Amino acid sequence: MSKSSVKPPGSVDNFSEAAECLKTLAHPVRLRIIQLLLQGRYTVGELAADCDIPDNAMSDHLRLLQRCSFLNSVRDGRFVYYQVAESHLKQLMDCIEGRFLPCCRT
Amino acid sequence: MSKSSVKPPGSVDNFSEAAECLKTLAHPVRLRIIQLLLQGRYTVGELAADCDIPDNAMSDHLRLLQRCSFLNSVRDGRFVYYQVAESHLKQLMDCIEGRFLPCCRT
DNA sequence: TTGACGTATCGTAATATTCCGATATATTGA
DNA sequence: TCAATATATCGGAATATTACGATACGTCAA
Repeated sequence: MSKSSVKPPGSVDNFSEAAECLKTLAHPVRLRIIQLLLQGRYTVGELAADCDIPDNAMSDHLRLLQRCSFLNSVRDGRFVYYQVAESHLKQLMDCIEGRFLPCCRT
Repeated sequence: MSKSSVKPPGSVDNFSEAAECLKTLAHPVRLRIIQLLLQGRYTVGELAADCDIPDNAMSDHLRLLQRCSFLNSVRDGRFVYYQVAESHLKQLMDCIEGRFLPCCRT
């Protein structure tokens, strides 16, 4: 061992779920979705317009994010509103923006 | 717009680099590597043993992490020690561990 | 009920990632 | 120099992800 410190507990297997969810997060469109939804709720069409992709593609991205429990949705008439369902996302997004969007901070 | 709040600045394109780096991070072995290296420096062989993968596979993972500037390396004789090179990694890893390893916190 | 609109699902071709073995390079000691 | 050890690189098969089109579903207004 290179240091006198003890190895942290855990193993590769403990990170399987984390890796799955990070992989879902690791897409430019999905990061933008999270950034928007941390500020309020949006419909599929609104998000698709912002990201400049077709509605059905947006629907696919939202489904992936829902599968990781990052988002949930509420139907209101013809529209479906998506919103953040995972409290850790705010902190995680702050880290990501702090590292990768340093010039665009408010 | 669904709320009176203003949309956050930026766009999908601003997240391209972030998505690239998160994709690199989104692997069980690589998350474990980061966790270990946040505690001290390790050689390729030590990391490979901990993660139970061949040395050359570990070398590949380390190269990917280096490409994102997450890590750097120092040769000492026959050994190469890897260490964390990105100050944001600690905070990011805290988020990830807080969300996905809640039972294993120290 | 019909048509329009918003959203969701599914198949698939193109592309990217992962894993593995073979081989190459660097360093040390005999 | 040679063999042994530690690390790095590369090619390719297996697998996963992505983007896209076609189509289906749910809701509303006329």
